[in-house]
Amino acid sequence: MTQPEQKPYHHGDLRAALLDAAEQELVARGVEAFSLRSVAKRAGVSHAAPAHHFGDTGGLLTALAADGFRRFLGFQLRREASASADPVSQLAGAGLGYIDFAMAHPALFRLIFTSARINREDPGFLAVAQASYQHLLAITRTAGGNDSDIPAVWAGAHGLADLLMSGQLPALARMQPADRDRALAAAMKRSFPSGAHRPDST
Amino acid sequence: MTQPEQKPYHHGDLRAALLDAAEQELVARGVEAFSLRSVAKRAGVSHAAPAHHFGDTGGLLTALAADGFRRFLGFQLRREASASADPVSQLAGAGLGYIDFAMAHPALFRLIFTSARINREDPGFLAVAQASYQHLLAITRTAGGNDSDIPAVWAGAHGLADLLMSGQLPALARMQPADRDRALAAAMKRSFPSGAHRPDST
DNA sequence: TGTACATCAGTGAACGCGCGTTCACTGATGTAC
DNA sequence: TGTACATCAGTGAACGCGCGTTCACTGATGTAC
Repeated sequence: MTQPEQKPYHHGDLRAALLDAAEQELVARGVEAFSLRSVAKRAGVSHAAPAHHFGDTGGLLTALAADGFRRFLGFQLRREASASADPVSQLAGAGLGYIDFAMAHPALFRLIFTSARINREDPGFLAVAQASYQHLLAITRTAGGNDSDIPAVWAGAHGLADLLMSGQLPALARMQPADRDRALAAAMKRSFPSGAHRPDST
Repeated sequence: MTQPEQKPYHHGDLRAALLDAAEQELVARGVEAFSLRSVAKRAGVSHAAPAHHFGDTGGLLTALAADGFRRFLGFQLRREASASADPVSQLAGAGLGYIDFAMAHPALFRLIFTSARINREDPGFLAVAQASYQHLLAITRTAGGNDSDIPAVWAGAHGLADLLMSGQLPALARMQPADRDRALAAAMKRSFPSGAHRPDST
């Protein structure tokens, strides 16, 4: 028999509950309609409670973005782990994880990359953004590339993710996941360091 | 001697004036703070006037997006016109125009591609979006590609534009325009149809 | 073990603000005769 | 050419709403002694 849920004055973990509610709110109503009051309502607390933990709307969105960014990086790492070990497959895996995340969590993807409402100088956000960039740099180097390859490699994955997510590549969107992954990987590989995708060219 | 500006009751071309004001407002305060009232204030008319021409906020933003999209396509065509006639240069020109527009008008670029506040089913918007896609398809075919090349080609330009615009490729952003164009063109050409960028491979 | 007190988390009423929408209106323009 | 009338563009007051912020408060928790 569960307790009759007579809710205690103190929440216990309101910060985490607010982040959950904030993500739901973001997904349901978009960043443009996002407000502290609507999040508080969704979390079932008084409207002044969020300010206690996050200061203002920007603070809450920034915390949500940093948290989302960690999961975004996680998508990439998981895809790499399940790919074969050669550098090109690793790079393609990271790209597919990148795209997967955008498709699975479009609202978070947009929040992270394009919202004017988050503070990209926030230490928590900055830390994961830099870790993510360093990771991209590392696997690009392993695949025979250098810093000047980054724009093309990153843009390939980012462009596909952004266009797919916003419904602008319907032919790809309609494919079965396995087929789509093959097509996406082929498209991305064009942008990989040339030493990597033409190993026989020497 | 100019007229003493005793403003007439009828504006004359309020629709165009509101679009101008809307773009200024979008640039200055972002799509998230955009409202009919703020646009009316900027245009110097009563706050109920915009509804007369555009219905609601979405209607005004959609009209602005359609107009912006036409200028966006114009950027591409102009760059193509000043490029050499070979298909690869034409495709690169279109891509550079694409990126130029994003750098010159980031707020419009975002409005067009990612705002949830515009109606992408609007006939005016749809028309220019489809014309733009058809143009991309045509120049890709001329360069020896087919429909399956579109995702890579488009994503290359789009990804570079989006990342550059949001300040995520600082090394490229710091370059002189001519150098940057060369680097961008080289990055994009990797994604072009393989018949085009390796003409000697047969 | 008990008591006193400080600190902290969350409440709820109140405020002023900008918003979209409605509505009766006013001034200008076009058209019928 | 003149007059009457319909139509259209824009006004400005009023409304209700959700917002962020403030503030005195209440209940829970931790700590000193």
